[in-house]
Amino acid sequence: MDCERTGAASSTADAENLAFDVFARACPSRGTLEHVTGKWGGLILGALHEGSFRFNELRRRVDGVSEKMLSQTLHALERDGLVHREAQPTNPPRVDYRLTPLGSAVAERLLALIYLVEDRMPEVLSAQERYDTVRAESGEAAGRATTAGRGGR
Amino acid sequence: MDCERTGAASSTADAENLAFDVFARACPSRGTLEHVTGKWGGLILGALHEGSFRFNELRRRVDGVSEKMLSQTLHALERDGLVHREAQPTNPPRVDYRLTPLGSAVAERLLALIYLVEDRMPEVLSAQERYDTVRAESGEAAGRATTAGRGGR
DNA sequence: CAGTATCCTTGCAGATACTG
DNA sequence: CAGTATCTGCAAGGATACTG
Repeated sequence: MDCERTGAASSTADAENLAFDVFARACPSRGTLEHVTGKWGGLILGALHEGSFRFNELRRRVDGVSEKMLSQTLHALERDGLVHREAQPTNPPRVDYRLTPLGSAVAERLLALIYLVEDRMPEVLSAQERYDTVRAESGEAAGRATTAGRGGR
Repeated sequence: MDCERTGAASSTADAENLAFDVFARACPSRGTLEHVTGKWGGLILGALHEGSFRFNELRRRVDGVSEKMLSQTLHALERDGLVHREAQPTNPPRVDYRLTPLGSAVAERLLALIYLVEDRMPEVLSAQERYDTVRAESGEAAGRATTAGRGGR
């Protein structure tokens, strides 16, 4: 599939299919985006945005990440050219990870999104409360929040 | 203990301007962020950024989404206050979805990230090529790319 | 320290059927 | 049209053990 920037810049007119190529299923940018927005990608990019870290430092910083996932995500990010890995063949080994300029640019956009969401959390929280209240009184017999409870993955 | 920072923002010079609580495991903003960056959240936000749509219009626009996932994601986004749902009790029923101002702001940041990644895809692609080449010649005997092949989420 | 290999659980997400 | 309910597969990702 082509990944041209078809109607990316908000083409309100074209209706039928995808307007955003990233969203096309077989697009390479989709993969990179998932490394970035994935469960651990954002965390790691965020941690690395503050400096350079060694493997286990990173592990401690990113709460809850397993060795496997850290290693895996780091490799994906390195392959995408967002993270630079510098290994010193000493004993014991020392490996430092840091963002590339591209990784830094990506991290900044991602962080902008994150901060926006955080700043607006009060709004989100009250919206959730309203939603739950309405659901509770109208859907009494329907039992608990069905499939929509929380969409997280 | 809700949204404490995990340590991600605590040690470097500019630590205090970063509030990384999203990264803490039991944080509500983490959930909202996942609705947004999740597999379908971005798609739907992107589609809705162009206007108002009915359920099945959305289904056609967002390539590959099932009724279930569309419904589920829409509910999560509505609950978070990012999407507004307007149902008309007519027959047949007509329901329109559109972004709230907050949803619009979020969609814009998300799109900024997406466009950045797209713009820089050439860099990403060449980085991947380099990575794969190096891996291929040095890791010949060490076995295949193991877990790192593609991070995929 | 810096990973890799393997097993196994969890729950996301797809397909299908049904309702108002 | 606009959803909900349910059953199920499959892969992401956690735990654990092992290596250089």
